[in-house]
Amino acid sequence: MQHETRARDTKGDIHRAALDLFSTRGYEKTSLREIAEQVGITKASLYYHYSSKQDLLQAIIGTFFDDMRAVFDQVDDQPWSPERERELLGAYLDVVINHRSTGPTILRDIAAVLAAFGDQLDDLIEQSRRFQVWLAGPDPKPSDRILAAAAVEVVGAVFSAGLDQSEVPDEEFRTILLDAATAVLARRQHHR
Amino acid sequence: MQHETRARDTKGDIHRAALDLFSTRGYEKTSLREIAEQVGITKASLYYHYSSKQDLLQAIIGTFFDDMRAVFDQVDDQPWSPERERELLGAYLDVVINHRSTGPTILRDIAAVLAAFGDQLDDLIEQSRRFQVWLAGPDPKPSDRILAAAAVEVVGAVFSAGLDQSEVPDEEFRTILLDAATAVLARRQHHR
DNA sequence: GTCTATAAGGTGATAGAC
DNA sequence: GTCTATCACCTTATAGAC
Repeated sequence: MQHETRARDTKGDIHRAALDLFSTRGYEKTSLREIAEQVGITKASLYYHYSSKQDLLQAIIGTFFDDMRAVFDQVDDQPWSPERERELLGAYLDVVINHRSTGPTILRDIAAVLAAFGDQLDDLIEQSRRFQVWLAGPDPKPSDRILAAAAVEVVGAVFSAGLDQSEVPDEEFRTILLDAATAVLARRQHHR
Repeated sequence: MQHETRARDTKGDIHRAALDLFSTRGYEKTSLREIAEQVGITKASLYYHYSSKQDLLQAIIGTFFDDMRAVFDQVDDQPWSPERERELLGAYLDVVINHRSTGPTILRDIAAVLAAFGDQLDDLIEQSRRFQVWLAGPDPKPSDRILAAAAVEVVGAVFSAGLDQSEVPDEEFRTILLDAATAVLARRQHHR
């Protein structure tokens, strides 16, 4: 618990400035000079906190991936149940919403993200697949698998809708998409 | 109309073999020798039909992108209506289903796809965004935009479900996902 | 018209003083 | 922790030879 209250959180400021610029201007087109300028420090000071531009990208997107992993890990802890299903789906949705600003960066600069996370990405995709299978419920038919996949996809609308926090608050986003994903999952019965 | 009926469609055979190998083994890990072997021709003959490995990738994925564009273009032709909505959504779904085998290749080898299509991809993303806005209906609220985005995302389950044609026939896929996407869009009224 | 040479300015990154 | 100064590199643009 160092720095319980600190006068200035430079590292955090850099993180936020970079996230802002990366998501609006793109990773490649954002220079470290611009980031430093926005924070009010020099480029060299920035390097004291982050060892490279890629390190900064890793700090931004890495936390997103970590949070996703944390949700996926819960799949193994408890067996499937209707309550757990909605709970985990909601937790997953929360993670995506919490990182909604990083979405555009990931989508726009896949190449850079691949360069920074190439190896870790395979694990994440595999875990995501396990989550999707779990969501299909016990003893799933192929149609259940499809609907589970569709429900997971629905969450991706956080990114693809192209609306920012000023237009739609997090709470509204959460309600709409959790209900939509639930409606998709509910269709499993129609095909039983 | 050359070659109305031909004894052997070598170029098509190469296309199919490459699609098969790319989607199972991955683009990078598939050698042109393997493709030629599967077709039953030499590597030199393969180069007669396709000038490079990237040219082959372009032939495979290019048709997918062309078909998507054809659907998106219809957005400008006619105004929105409930009937057109389901029609276009179905057409989009058909395109994705028709190219479901190429999905894994695109997802797995984004880097290669980016290298081959980098510039064209921006246009496609922009057109996809326009399609999504059109799907939100006339005078859309933000919540309508979200649900439209979610409906489009649902179609992506064709790829992410990880089921192949032998497990789920195209027709079943189409029915399940078109109904699911429609169910998502139907929720627009709930937030009016 | 096309090609090489060179200049100008911005980039990510490092060294060393304070 | 932050700064100034500086590095090597790359892109862009212009100049002038052919």
